[in-house]
Amino acid sequence: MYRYPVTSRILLAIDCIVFGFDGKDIKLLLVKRNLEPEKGKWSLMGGFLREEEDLEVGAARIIFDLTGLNNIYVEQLETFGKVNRDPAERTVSVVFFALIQIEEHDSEAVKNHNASWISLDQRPGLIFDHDEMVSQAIEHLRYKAALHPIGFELLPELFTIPQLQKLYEAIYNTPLDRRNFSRKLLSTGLLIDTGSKNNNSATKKATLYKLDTIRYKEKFHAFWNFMPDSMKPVKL
Amino acid sequence: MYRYPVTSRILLAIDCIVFGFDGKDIKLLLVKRNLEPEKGKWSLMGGFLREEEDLEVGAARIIFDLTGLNNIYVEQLETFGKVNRDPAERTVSVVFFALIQIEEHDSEAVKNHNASWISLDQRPGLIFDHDEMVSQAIEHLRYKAALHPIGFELLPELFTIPQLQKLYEAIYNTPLDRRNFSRKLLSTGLLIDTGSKNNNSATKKATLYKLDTIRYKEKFHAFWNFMPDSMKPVKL
DNA sequence: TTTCAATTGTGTCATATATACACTAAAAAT
DNA sequence: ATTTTTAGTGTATATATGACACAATTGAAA
Repeated sequence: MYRYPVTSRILLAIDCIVFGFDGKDIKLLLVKRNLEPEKGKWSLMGGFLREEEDLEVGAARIIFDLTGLNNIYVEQLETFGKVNRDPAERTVSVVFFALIQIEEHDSEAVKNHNASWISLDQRPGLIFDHDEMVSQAIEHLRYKAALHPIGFELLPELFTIPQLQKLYEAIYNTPLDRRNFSRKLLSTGLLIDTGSKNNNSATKKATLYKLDTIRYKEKFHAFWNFMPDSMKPVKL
Repeated sequence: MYRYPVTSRILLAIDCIVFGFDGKDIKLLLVKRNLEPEKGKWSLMGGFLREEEDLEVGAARIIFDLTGLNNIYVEQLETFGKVNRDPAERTVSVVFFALIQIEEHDSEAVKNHNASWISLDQRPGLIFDHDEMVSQAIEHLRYKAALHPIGFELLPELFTIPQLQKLYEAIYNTPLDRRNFSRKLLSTGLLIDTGSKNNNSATKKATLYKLDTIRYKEKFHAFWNFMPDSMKPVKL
């Protein structure tokens, strides 16, 4: 069989950005690195791509290993390949972006990897170009959540509209008008009223909704607009 | 210096999708492959990443080599890495997406690479997973052009509103209302009236505009909405 | 058991934006 | 001069958005 006349050594890694939402803040899953170089420092969860696995399979492997979760929302973000991004060797890293329902994760697995959930505004400096990866992932989350219904991926199966609003307020770090938010959400037809009520509340109990998964898939590509205009970089 | 204990061989390639617009159709720059395997078949322009170059530098090198153009609109699209995508060897390819002003390109360079400008609807089947790459690039062009002012990258420096409209009609393969289109465009404040008129027309001459590059950069992230509602997968 | 504080749910009005559609103007060919 | 083609602008209607007010539910405190 033909082989390409390539002699350079460029390694191929995968790094994963895993977002969760605890009802108040967006959190990021970070690990204390357990190999050289930069051992002991904070970084994203990553690993080298195996010769027999597809990129998405590699990402799923890394995320499953860390969280015990399968079948979650994952997309490829971007590939980082600056020549000196890894001081040890030329390594190109394909970065994946994952959204999980935080209470579903396997906290034992997280602990075993020296990993922690850290609020975005409290995150430590990370190794290599991982800070840049995270910044870009946050920007992507904001961008995408304004256009597509991906917020649900961060919430439990049953959720209330006030919960959903807190999520969007956390993503955009800005207060939203309750009434307009609720109207917009309900008008999408993506929410199914389960009839039951939230018991966590100390005051009036909110209605629990679930996602209409069939419509969700149908409408995924439609443009939403949950980012308030004031957050848009420039008004037209 | 530390080296990673990686023994697998995974090659890293770059493939470039170059779009142009001839005033009527969106065109794609394709080459007849001159190396094994699949020699002689149509493919995207690509090459292996060099050990001493950044990803974007590699992409710029490949595009410059093919078109003689520098400083054009390039963005990373996605990385393709299915295990058997290249029958010769495990190769992961980072795909770049470029928009050029078609009349600026170096047609000698294109000819020397056995390359041609081909309309989207007449493109031949491509090698490996290049068809999938192109489909995704078209989708990306449609998506992005609906939200950001990237259309200008495909037009000459001076252009008319009817030209711009034909471009958007080509991108979305759908007719647009002249009057509403014009109003929307002018209301962005991105167009500067140069005062002169287009001489190519056999009837009334259209006003030539140029892009307000300062505002363009400022407003790039703002959301546009030139994709007609009817093209949106589902109305909300 | 009444009152209070906190939170949820819904309605309304003014304004902005989008869409559909009709007319006038310019230029070259006849 | 008339015709044909394309460019440029205006307007009425529907729809969406944003600002804002009030009523209802709940547990806890008086």
